[in-house]
Amino acid sequence: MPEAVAALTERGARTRERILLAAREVFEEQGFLDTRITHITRRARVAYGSFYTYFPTKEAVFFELADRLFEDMTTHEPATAATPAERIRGVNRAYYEAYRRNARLMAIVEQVATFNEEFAGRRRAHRAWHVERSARAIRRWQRDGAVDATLDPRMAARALAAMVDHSLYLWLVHDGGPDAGTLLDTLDALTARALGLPG
Amino acid sequence: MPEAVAALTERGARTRERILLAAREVFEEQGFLDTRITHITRRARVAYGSFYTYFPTKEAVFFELADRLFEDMTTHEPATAATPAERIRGVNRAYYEAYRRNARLMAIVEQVATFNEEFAGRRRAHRAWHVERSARAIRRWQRDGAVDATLDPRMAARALAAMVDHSLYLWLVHDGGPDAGTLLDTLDALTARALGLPG
Amino acid sequence: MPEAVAALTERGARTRERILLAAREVFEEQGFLDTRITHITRRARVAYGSFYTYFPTKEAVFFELADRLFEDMTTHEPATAATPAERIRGVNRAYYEAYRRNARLMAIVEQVATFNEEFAGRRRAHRAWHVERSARAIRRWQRDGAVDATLDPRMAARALAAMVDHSLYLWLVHDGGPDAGTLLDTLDALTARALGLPG
Amino acid sequence: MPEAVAALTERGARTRERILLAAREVFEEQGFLDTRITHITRRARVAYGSFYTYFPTKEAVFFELADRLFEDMTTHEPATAATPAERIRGVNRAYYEAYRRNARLMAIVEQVATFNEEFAGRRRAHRAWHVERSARAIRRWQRDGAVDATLDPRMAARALAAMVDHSLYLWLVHDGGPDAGTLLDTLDALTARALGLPG
DNA sequence: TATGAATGAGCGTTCATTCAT
DNA sequence: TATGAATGAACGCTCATTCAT
Repeated sequence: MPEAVAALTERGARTRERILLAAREVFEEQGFLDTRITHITRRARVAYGSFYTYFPTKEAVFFELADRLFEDMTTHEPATAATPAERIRGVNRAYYEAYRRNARLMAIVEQVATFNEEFAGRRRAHRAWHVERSARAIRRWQRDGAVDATLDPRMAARALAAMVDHSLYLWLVHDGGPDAGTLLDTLDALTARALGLPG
Repeated sequence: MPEAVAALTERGARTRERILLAAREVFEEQGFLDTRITHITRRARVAYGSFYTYFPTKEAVFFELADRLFEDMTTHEPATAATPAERIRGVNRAYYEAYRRNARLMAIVEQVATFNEEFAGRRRAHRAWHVERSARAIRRWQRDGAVDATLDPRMAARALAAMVDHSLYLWLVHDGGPDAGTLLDTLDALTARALGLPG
Repeated sequence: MPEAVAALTERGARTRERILLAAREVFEEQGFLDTRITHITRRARVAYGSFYTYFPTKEAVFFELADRLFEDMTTHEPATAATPAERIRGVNRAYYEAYRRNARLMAIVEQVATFNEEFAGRRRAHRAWHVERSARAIRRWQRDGAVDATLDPRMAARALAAMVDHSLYLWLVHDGGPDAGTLLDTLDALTARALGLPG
Repeated sequence: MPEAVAALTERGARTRERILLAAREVFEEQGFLDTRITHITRRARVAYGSFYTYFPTKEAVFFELADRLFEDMTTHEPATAATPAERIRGVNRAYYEAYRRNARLMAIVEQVATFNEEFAGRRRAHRAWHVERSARAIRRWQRDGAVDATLDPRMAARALAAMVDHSLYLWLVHDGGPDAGTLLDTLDALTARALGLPG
């Protein structure tokens, strides 16, 4: 979120991009806390001072990377589906793919969110957007009679999103194995049954 | 100049406890990263150096607090229940109570787990213990015919534990409201239905 | 934040040199142990952190100063001499001059060698080089019949080097007087006679 | 050099001795600088505070150990000898034996003398006493016509003492081998010849 | 724009010494 | 005497940020 993006020359834009790329790599390898500005500039093959030509702080680069990440996590929508169960399956698979692509950076996102209040806010907003979308789907399905009307749609969306999100986090960032197939099948099944959808 | 002594005098044990208590308070208020040893010693009303009489590092106090915390999160078992659904409800409520008691410190636990590999390992082990216990229950219910036999018990336990755990984390640490009643009811309902238990 | 860089700009090289110079002065005045990094940076009129731009530790500056010192103690060779006795006299005077120039730092060299094993090793190597050179001369003189062949040349070189070295150390660092003439004459005479050379 | 030795009870004297013994061991193993009061008290199996019951500072124990050491290095006199050469040989052997017994502590003596001005003074006085005794012997031998009268007796004594002392230091503390025979023979021979004594 | 040297506040840790019991 | 807990000044090192060129 640079204040003066417009003013960048072609060359400047390239340097900026090199720094962003390098920062992502280093953050993923070392974590935010252990990353030094030197690590980033060395990786980007630019001078130490050049970092501050484009970003005011270490947080700033990270925020921009996270913005791009959230964008990427949101835009890859699955094709439309015939039934709610298929819809759920499609969304879960798409989310899994996006998470897998970005797992290393997602780990850093969790890290930074635990000590940077501002960033925690952004993360919350991003999550709320997801939850809200799910809640709308559940409400729709309740109106259609496909889902039990006694469920609180917002709360159910929260809980199911937490299940999927945290399961993927633990699997892809911490102690998952090579095969996520069973995990994904289980998530699909649990979600569908929890909502009372026909398998 | 004893280093993390085993044998303590009565007086020494008291001072050590004061430091632990103070550390917990400060960690909860400032987070692990922003906590300075001075903050802890000032709060405990002991000299700066006294911290190091009892703990070799800031990590060490935290680890001990976390051990006590895990202990507390594990030992408060609910009364026995008649049906699986009642059992789930009981476990969830007990876990919620324990989480609520310790929410502030749990937030720090998440923080430290994101950058301290050793601690992440301990946390993983603690989580695995919980999951394993749930998996055993699910297997039992499957043998009894109460739960669909096609579900992978270990994976289902993982996912449902992730749901409950992360929901409580988000609610109690981040953006929950004063009333957790609906959340708990939703968690109970979703868990029971996901497993195919009669409401 | 470069760590002990090889490539330096002109300006960087100047600053580095200022720090080295200041370090030598402070070491000579206070000794290695009582020297604080602040003392050095204050003397050099640079910021505290600038010390660490060029040297990783206090030991590192000292090692570099010692390397230069050993270089200086080694390279000032006396003019060639006609007789062994004249040769001895020439070497002794040259060594005395070099020692006098560097007496304050030599004192610190002794200090550091008593507690830093790595440095003691370097010092030993430097001494061995000197002893070996003397041993070669003694062997040559033995072949020429000028020196008694029953003497162990290596051991004699060791002992005589110890005599000269330690005498100068005690004289120039500890309790010598203003006039070293008698000392030098005595060292020349004792060395020559000990080897059985004609006065 | 305790101020209140007289007031020690039998039990107190024993504790004090235990501390002195332990201190010597630890100093020898770790050096003065790396020795901590705890190391000493642990080794002596006394309470931390007991150290300060008997010695005001770390330096104080060391000074007392050094006093005893100097005493031991001085009092073991060789049997009377017939000729100056035999006398020299006898003194050198006795000094070698004493040095060998105390080599580890002598190393620490050198260490402390490099940074403690007060102790350097004591060491100087001890050395002066030795040198003076040698100078007297040389003067006597000069009067007897056994040694060349042109030699400055004080200066020669200084130089020859430096030779023996430093040779033994380097041999026993730094890089000597198991067999000191050749070294001692060389020292005897060099000393005798340097003074012009008949072998 | 690009460079890399300069800055200095900040913090963890050590350990000799004191003191209450 | 003996004990061991309590004290806190001291110092090395880090590293984000600034600045001169």
